Amino acid sequence: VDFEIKVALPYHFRGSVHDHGWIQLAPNRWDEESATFWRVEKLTGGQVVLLEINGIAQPDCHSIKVQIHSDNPTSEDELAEIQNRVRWIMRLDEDFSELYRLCENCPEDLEKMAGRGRLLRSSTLFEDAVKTICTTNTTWAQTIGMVRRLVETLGEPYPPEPQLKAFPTPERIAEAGADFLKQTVRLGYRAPYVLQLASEVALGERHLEQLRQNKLPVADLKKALKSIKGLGEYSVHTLLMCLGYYEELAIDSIMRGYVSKTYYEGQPVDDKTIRSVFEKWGKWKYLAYWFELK
DNA sequence: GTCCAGGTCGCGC
DNA sequence: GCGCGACATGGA
Repeated sequence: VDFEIKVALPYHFRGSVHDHGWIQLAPNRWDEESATFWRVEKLTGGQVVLLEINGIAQPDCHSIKVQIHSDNPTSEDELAEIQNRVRWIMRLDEDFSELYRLCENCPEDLEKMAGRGRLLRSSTLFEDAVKTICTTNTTWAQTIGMVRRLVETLGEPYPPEPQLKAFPTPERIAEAGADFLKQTVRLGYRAPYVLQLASEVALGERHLEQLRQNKLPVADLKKALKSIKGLGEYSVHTLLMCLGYYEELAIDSIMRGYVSKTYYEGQPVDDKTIRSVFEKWGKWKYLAYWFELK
């Protein structure tokens, strides 16, 4: 069962997949030759499917073609769940027209932003939270390794090609235990953080996915995320971005270096100074930074 | 060996 | 609120 989703123009498929580095983290995969985004998903009913996602440019709109690979037939419910997940992952229900309008007075900004802003995210906030923890105080190469080992060792296999796996469930990570996360997955000192989050979610003590329902004020979202051990200001702001809020900057060493070099002749900059640079972008600050960098 | 990378915690002020 | 050292891992 395949399906297509139409997206209004302007839309930039390749940008939406690549503009956030998440495409490089398992179980996401990109095939350059066919320009295909592959991803394994474990559905709530337990079924593991492989998704093959392509962007198709059309004269009056853009469409996203999703092919579902599975070892048994996909039910109506499963199809609906897959559609919802793809819409979430690709941010097809977010409206960026106000940001594009803000770019209109600067041709250079407009050209960079055209059809973009839909940064890739994961199907669950749990996955994005774990991945964010894996980006802290380390190199990007190590982040890729940590997430790959997490998926390889604990992810649910896609039966026809068992080497392909979905992102592990909180239950599976919680069962694995701290020693496994440290010694085999090599999460380092992050292991207890990931374990605690996974355990809390698995035990129903923390309702992470409810935060995706778009119901709470941002201040409450922030508070809820900050209460997770291992998530500091950078991580919370990264996850707010994942939830579609771009007002807060996720300030990390990359952003510090960029602002210092670009605006302050290489002099060290504090957080207040960094925020002042993007102040004029209002609720779009983080995306303004992200695409200015590109 | 030392330093540090897409930070955060826990402490002491 | 701010400053500080510790923290696992692996590459330079």
